[in-house]
Amino acid sequence: MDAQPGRSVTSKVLALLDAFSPANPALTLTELARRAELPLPTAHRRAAELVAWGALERGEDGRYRIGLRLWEVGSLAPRGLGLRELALPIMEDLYEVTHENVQLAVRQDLELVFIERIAGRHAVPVLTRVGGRFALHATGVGLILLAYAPAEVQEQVLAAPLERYTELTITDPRRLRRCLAEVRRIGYAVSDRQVTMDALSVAAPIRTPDGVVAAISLVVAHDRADPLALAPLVQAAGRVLSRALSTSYRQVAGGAPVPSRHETQ
Amino acid sequence: MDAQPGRSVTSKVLALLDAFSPANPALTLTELARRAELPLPTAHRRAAELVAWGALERGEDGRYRIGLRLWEVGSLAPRGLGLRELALPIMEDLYEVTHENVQLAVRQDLELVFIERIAGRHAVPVLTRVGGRFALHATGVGLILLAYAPAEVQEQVLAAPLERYTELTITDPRRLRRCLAEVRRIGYAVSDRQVTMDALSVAAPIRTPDGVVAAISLVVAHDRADPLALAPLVQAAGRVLSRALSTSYRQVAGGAPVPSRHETQ
DNA sequence: GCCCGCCTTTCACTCAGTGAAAGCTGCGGT
DNA sequence: ACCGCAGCTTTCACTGAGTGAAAGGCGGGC
Repeated sequence: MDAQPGRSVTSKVLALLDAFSPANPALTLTELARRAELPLPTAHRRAAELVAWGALERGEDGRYRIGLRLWEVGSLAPRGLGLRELALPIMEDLYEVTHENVQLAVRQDLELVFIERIAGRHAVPVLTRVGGRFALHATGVGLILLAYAPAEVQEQVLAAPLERYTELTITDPRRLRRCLAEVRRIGYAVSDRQVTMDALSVAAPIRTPDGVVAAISLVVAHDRADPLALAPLVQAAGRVLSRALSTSYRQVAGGAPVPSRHETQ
Repeated sequence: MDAQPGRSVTSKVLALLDAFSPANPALTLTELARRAELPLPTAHRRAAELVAWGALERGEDGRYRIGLRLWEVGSLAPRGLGLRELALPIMEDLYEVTHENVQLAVRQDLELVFIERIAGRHAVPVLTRVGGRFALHATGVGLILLAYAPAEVQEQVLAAPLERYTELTITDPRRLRRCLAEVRRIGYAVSDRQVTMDALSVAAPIRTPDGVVAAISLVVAHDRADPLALAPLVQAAGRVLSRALSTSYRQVAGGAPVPSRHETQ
């Protein structure tokens, strides 16, 4: 055992799961082993156990995929499907009123994760995927989640290079800091063409006694957008959801997971 | 090591995940250890690793919950969110036409798992949960999935006692066998008050070249139901989805040459 | 046929994992 | 304040589950 002495079996199992991504949802054993940085026989044995349990499935082509059993267990995540179940009716109301894209996201470490999305058929196309990640500094939901995140999270984001998506993306830490202060002051966030040049989003926080745990937003075509008119709608939806969460949903009251180190991802 | 000699570390990690259920989405360490049948220190150590990775989260109350990271990975399951993404527009169409509950399910072992549900506000209440399981022999989707399941699956279900939910639930194996033959003959399934005494469901299969991989259904109040009128609608939705699935399935599952970007993400 | 890439199995070694036991920590009762 | 208890965390010496190099299939292209 000289490859990675000190590496636990559990970490290897988790590395196998980590090997899958939206871009690569199906992997051969060799790909799996390479991505998990494991010797092939090791990957083979651990993967076989995962298949036996249902965490992975193996197709007739020999490729491994994430198994339904893992999806089932994952659906028990309070911040995942649990949050979605509560939010969906409210999101649908918002959609009925506006017929625009509605998005729901939470923060995970230094990024955001989309929990649900209602994509209006006639609304501007959005490239987000449920279960997908995105940077915190560009989208409306991201600005909300960042503005109300613990100070150390903000510092870590501000310290790292801010990726540019369009010419309007805020990449200057000082400007971003002022922007976040403004978000906190007015209680909603506007991201105007900071992700794509055709879209604008307006987002509001969702609060529990523990603080801001999620964000909801509308994404609209920038040329027919009126942020000042949309903001009250989104904020109202955020408040309704905040109340629903606080009363019936203590379970989200997990400690805010603060990344001590960004080692796992 | 005398407790369970021969038990792999991986199986212990998976047992920890298995300990969670819709009824128990938050567990203390002691509960977790008991449910996973692990000594407390062992559960403690494995759980700590799972928390570090994000598979579990630990609240301020000390309880463990399924973590968002696991939900993210689970969302990559082709038969989970992948299927849902394809099915949702079609399910919405079916809802628009009928304003009744629409359900989508797949078979997992000897039970079914609900992948998605559109619950009409004015429709009859359904007690199903996305990510939840149910027996195969009672619901409309269950009868479809069972009717087209491999023979050995059918035999196992027929051999076990069939749980009774209402006085109309089919619990006689011979009657169930005839019912399944009828389902295969007509190409759709009707479950009339076999789960609750107020509801009836009509279901149709979703096929790929590999066979029936999912089922879609409408659940309506039994007293305003007309199965013969609903069946063509549900079957049409099933066929549309079958076609959508067959084309995209080849890209994900098959070895078909797709514009290949062998890039590591 | 022969090679090549990919998957599976074997085998002897060893360190990651183990659990009993001891040590915390916080809380409710008196 | 003190005790007792329940739940959590850490320690420590032992050991078998896990290991990877190597060898053995297997199939498909040339």
